[in-house]
Amino acid sequence: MAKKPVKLDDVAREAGVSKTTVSRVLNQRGYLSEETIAKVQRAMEKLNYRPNAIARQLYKQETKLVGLIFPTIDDPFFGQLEAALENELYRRGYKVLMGNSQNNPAKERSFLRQLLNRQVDGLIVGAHNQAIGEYQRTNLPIVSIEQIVSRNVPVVASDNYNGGRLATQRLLDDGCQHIIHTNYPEDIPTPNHERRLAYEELLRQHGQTPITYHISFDDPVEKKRAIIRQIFEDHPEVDGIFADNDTNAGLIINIAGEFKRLIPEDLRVVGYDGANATRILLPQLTTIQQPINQMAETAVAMLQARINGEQMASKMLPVKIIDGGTA
Amino acid sequence: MAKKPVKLDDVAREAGVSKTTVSRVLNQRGYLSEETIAKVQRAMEKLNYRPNAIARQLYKQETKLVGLIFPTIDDPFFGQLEAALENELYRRGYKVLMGNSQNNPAKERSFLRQLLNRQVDGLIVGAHNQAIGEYQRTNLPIVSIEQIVSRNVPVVASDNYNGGRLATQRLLDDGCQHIIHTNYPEDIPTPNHERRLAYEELLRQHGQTPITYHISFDDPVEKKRAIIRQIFEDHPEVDGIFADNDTNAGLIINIAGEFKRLIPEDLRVVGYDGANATRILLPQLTTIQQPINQMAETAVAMLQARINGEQMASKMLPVKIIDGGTA
DNA sequence: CTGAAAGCGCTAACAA
DNA sequence: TTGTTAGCGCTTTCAG
Repeated sequence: MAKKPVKLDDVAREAGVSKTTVSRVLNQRGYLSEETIAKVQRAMEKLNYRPNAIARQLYKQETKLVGLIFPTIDDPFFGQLEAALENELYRRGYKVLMGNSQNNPAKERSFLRQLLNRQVDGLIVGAHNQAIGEYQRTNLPIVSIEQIVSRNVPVVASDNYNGGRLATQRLLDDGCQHIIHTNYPEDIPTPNHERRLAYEELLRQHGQTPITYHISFDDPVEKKRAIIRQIFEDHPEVDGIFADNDTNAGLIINIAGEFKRLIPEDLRVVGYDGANATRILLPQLTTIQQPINQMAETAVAMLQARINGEQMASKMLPVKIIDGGTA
Repeated sequence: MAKKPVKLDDVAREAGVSKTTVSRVLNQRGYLSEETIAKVQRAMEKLNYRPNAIARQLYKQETKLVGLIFPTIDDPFFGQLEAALENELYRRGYKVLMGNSQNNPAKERSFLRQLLNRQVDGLIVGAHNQAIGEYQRTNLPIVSIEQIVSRNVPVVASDNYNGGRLATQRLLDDGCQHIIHTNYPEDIPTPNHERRLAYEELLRQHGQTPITYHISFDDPVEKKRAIIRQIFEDHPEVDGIFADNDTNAGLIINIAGEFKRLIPEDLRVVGYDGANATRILLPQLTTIQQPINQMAETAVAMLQARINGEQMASKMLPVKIIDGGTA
C-alpha cells in the first residue's frame, strides 16, 4: 500500500541527528560541519526525502502562490497575458493558481473566497464580473489589469483612450464616411469604454454620428456573429469598422465576405489587442497593439511591491497601431 | 499595521465554546445544538473569520490542487485544452496550479520538483521535454495528454494515425500530386508522429514520395516562417500541404500569398487541431479537429480515478475532418 | 451535545 | 556546532 511518505524526522533518525539539523541542511542556514551536512544528505538521498511544502507554508505563513483570475484563458489576449504573467511570476519564485471566471459570478466568488483563505500571497485579476464584494473586504495584495475592481486596487491598463483615437483617426484618414464601433455593453465597468469615448469624440468632431454595437466578451460566438450581421443589415452604408478586439475584427472580416464586401476596398477594419496568436493567423489585420508582455511585467512588479507592503499607484502603458492591409 | 488574522481559537473565545465546536460548525460534522451553531456563526461573522486553508491541508494531507504542465498556454490548442481542464477540475472541487514549461527543461524540472513536494494531489502533463526522470520516480497520480511520459502514466490521445490518414486522403482526393507535410523533429517523443506515419504510408501507396519539413512547436515564429518559405523554394511543384497544426497551416496560407499561390486553386492546405480560436479567425481552413474538450474531460476523469487509487489504461479519442475551403 | 489534548511536518528561539 | 522545545492553525479521536 501507499507507505507513509518520508518526513524530516525519519531523515533525522537515519542520519543520527536532530530535526533541527536536518532543517538547517535543507535551508542552508546556520553553522554546520561538512561532515554533518554530508551525513544528512546521504540520509535524504537514501530515503528519497521530499520536504512537505504545505508544512513549511503553514509555518511561514506564505505560499509563494499567486492567484490569477481572468474570464478565460482560451483567447489570444488573455492567453498571452497569462503566459507572460506566469513567466514573470516564476522568475520571482511564485507559482500560479489559475481561475477562469467565465461568465459566472458564482464561480468567481467561490474561487476568490477560497483563495482569500491564505492560499495565495497575492492576486492579479482581470475578470469582468461586477460587484464582487470580497475584493473590497480583504487586505490581500491585489493588482488588476484593464479592469476597475475596487478603490484600493491599483490598475495596470494600456492607454485605451489613445488607442481609440488612433484607430478612429486611421479610418477617418482613409476617408471612411460611415464608421461603426463594437464594444462591451456599457454597464460592464472596463476601461474599454475609453476606446468608445475616443471614437465618439473624434467622430463628432468630423460631423459623423457615432454608432456602437455591443458585443460581450463572453457571448457565444454565434451570438457575436449575429450581432455583426446585424451591422451590415442595419447599415449597408458602413465603410469602416473599429472593433474593440481582434477576435471581433476577425469575425467582421469573415462576415464582410458573406456580404460580398471587399476589404479594404469596400470596408476598412481596425482591430484591437495585437496579440501574437492573432498576428500569426491574421497578419493582414490593422490593429491597435497593447503592450501585453509589458503589462504583465508591470503588474507583477506592482504586486511584488504590494506584497512587500508598499503602496502602489495605477499605471498606464502606451499602445501603438500596427499597419496591416485592412485599414 | 497588518493585524494578525483571526483564527479558529479567536472565534471559539468570542463564542465562548471550544475550538472543536467551532471546527464542527465549520465542517458541519457531528451533533450540535441550533443555539451553539448560531452563536458560533455570529462570532465568525463578527470577526470576519476566514479558515486557514493551509492548516487544513496539512492535517488532511491533501490540497485539492492539480498541477498542469504544458509547453505554453498562449496557443489556441493548449489554451482551449487548459481552459477545459480547469473547468472540469473546478467542477470536481480542484483548483489548478499552472506551469508552462516552454522550451525549458530546467523550468519544467524545477516546477515538477516543487509540485511533487505534496503541493498537489495530482498532475496532468503534456509538455514536450524529454527524459525528466522525476516523472518516473514518483507515485503521485499523473495523467498525460498527447504525450508519452513514462511507462506508468496513462495517456489520453486523439487518434493521430487516423487524423493523418484523413488529412492525406483529402489532399489525394483533391488530386494533389506533390504533397508535403510539416511535423516535429523526429527525436521529440510525441504521438504527432503517428500523423506523419499515416501520411508517409498513404503517399507511398499512391506512388508519391513523402517529404516532411520539421518545425518545432517551440520555434520562434520567424524561424517557422523561414522553414515554410524553404518549402516553396525547394519544391515549387508543391500543390498540397498537410500541416501538423493550425498555426503552421495559417503561416503556410499567408506565405503562399507571398509566393503568389492561390488557395485552393494552386495549393491545397489541411491543418490540424481545429481549436475554437483558430476556427474563429480562420474559418476557411480545412482541418482535422481533435476533440479537445472531450480529451480534457477524459483526462480529468482518469486523474480522479488514479487519485482514488484505481489503475487506468490509456485512452484514444476519435478525430474528424472539418470542411473549409482550403482543401 | 461538547471539550481536552494530540498531532499533521516543518522552523526557529533559546540553550547548551 | 548541535539539540530541545514550542508552535504555525486546523481536525479528530476519545472521554465526558
